[in-house]
Amino acid sequence: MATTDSTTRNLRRRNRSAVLRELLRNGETTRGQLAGALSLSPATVTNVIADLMAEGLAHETGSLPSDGGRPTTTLSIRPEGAFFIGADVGEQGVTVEVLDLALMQRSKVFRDVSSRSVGPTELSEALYAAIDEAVLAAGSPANIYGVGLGMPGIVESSTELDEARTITIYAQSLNWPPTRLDAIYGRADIPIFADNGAKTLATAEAWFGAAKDVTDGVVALLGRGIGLGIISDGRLLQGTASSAGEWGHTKVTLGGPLCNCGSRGCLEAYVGGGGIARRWREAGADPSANEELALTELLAAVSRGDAVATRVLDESVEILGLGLSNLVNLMNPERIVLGGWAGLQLASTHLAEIADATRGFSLKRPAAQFDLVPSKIGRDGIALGAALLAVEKLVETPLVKILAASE
Amino acid sequence: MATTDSTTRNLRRRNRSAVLRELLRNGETTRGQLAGALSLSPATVTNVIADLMAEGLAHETGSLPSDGGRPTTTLSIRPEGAFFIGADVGEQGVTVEVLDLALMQRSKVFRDVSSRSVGPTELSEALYAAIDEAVLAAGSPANIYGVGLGMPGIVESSTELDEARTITIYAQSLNWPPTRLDAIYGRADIPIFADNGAKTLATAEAWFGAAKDVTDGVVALLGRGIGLGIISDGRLLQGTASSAGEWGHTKVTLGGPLCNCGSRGCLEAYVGGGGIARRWREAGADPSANEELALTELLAAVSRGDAVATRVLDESVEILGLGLSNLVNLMNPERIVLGGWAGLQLASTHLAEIADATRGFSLKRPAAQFDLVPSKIGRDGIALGAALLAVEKLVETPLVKILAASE
DNA sequence: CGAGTTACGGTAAGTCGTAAATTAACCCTT
DNA sequence: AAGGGTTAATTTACGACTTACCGTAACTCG
Repeated sequence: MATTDSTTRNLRRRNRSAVLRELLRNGETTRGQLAGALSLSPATVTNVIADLMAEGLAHETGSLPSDGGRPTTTLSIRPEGAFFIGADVGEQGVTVEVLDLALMQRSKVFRDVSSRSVGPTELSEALYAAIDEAVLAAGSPANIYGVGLGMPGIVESSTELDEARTITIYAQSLNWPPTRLDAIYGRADIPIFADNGAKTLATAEAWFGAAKDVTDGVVALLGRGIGLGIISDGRLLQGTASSAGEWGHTKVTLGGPLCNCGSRGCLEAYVGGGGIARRWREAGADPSANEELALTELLAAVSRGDAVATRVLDESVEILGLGLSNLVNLMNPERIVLGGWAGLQLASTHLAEIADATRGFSLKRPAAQFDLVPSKIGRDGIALGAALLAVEKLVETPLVKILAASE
Repeated sequence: MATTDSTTRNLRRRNRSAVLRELLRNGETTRGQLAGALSLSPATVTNVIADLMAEGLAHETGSLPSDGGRPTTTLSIRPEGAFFIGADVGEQGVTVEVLDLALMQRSKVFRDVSSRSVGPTELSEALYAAIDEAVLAAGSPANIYGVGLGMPGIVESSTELDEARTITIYAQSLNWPPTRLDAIYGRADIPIFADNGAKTLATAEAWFGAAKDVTDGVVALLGRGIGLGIISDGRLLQGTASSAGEWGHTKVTLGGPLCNCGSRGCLEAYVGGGGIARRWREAGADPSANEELALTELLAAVSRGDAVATRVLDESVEILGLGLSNLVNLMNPERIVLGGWAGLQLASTHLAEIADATRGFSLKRPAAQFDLVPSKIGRDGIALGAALLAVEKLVETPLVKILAASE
């Protein structure tokens, strides 16, 4: 089946990856801590750290006070050791961020793509412009190690026999034809990565956010549409063509309203931000055309005691709970993270109700084993997670071959 | 987070595991093939094979004809190198199999547990008796390396802080209270393992059956109830308390008939073997009390053109397709395997219809990427997969510490 | 029967990780 | 202010593994 990877060569690379990943996730630490956390010997950590310092990715930042004894020197990522670009291709436009290796935001640019039916060409132009602007604002660093895109829809990654990795985007919600990633953005000097936005959000939450240290969890992205990233055994599920996690068009009922995917009874048609607004409108209300605002208005009406709004919300909570319960039974997660603008709004006012509904539909054992929390990273999560695609590449592959300088 | 495992010590163990696993899965091979398949050097393979031969797990069985040159010696598992017991705790009774290391069945015993509401104590007695009988029939081998149980319901495996692994069974369908595994079967000399039966079936299908070489797939077990094993990235999903895969009580519709889990709209209530029979009965028919026979009768009636039966079946196909489509969207499998007595019956007559229904409810891309096939292993799969739990343990941990005989 | 061919096993070299010993850096006491 | 105590980090020594290379075994073909 798979290859073994158990060669002495790969040992060093794997240890480098483990140490670097730990450094990125935990900020400042010490050699001793690393050795303990990764159950490596101090000597190995010293060696790997030396490599990383030679690569310019880490440095010693200071020392901890000691009461007798050599003080522990603290280690950190060298922020300017590498830069990454993350882009969130969203409903209203493109958000581009430049991050340094410490994963701090160096610049951020939003570019409106006004028309709802923006095509690949327009997006491509906006993306090039936004990236140029963001890079400039970040001080035009030379060592940009990759660009990551968080896209709506299915992002298929197929590795052909000739090893050329092709990424194709099937953005149904944008009415795009299948589009190759390199048609949107491609530069010879910088590798480009892409994944579905919900999955990049899940990656970000798993690195720093509400899903940190969670080995089995799901991150739901409720915006106009619905997305999902599933973390199982510490890894993001990909599936055979990396389209795993398409939760929005799973069915919560036989029949039901027509969804724009062409099917009926899709979860997204009920409890996506768009679906909630539509259902409130059909119940006789007249909310803002802006769906995010509409949800705010709905929640305000509910808190005023408005009966119609309450019914629409209760129904939403019930259906969302049903959808989540299916995930609870199937995945047995320890945590469910609710993100996206709709998810955050709902979580801020009705988190407990959603959790109760979910538990009500779930089997008892798994129902008792998860908790439901709001996203911790917020709206920059999609772009941040997209940038992490490039970071993970750097973590896995040492770019600089270290030479023994002495002798 | 996790430890790294990247020590030189573990290298040998990992290579041993890889080679042994490959041997088990592929039957007879040669050193060269192993080296190629696992991308290990010939020397490494030679060393590992020498270890395995010293452990009594492998041996040279012959040689291939060569057209000039030293003939390739063929290697095989030594069947009597180890024995394993697998048990299928099913609806009507307990099936116990004894397997040798070549994973050939050496004996098989079925023990009726007539009453439907059999408790842990009765089951335990039946299990002890059946195992004793099966071991005797297999020639009472001394080197039995483990007993695996495929159980209905949730099998929770929790590793406590003191490393004592506790397995608890929540068999709702048997109306059991939470039961600790060691209360059912426990012998000091033989380790005991357990998992949900659908998951052990999935393991068996992944090793030899319809899911061999499938890295992302789902194996559905349709019997009286419904179970599922999800294979993702080559691994069986477990979840935080190893109850992942509980598909039977995911909801296919809001409301719907009451399920014996206490909830409404569960998939199992519609298209479990029991659910289908019940729905046919409610439509006015009078099938056998034996649900397996009832399904056969239903399918016969459909082939005769019986309108009521056809409606019940069409509905079943539709709902099963809907349930499967949710898995297709979520997991993006390359293959769906249909097993269990109900699954096999349905597959034998209506496989294409089920596939069509599933594709109809799924998103277009993932719909085009899976195929639907019947289980290849058949009814012994649950017990076989259960035995594999013990086999995997042997694969992972070399029991014999090899000593350098010379010097 | 000998030459050619192929597979396997052994040997030497290089690499990596661990453990132990050593050095480095600092505090505290006298 | 000097020396002992203490802890962190590095160096050294060693063992284990993989790899590359070479020799040998075993068989076929001419």
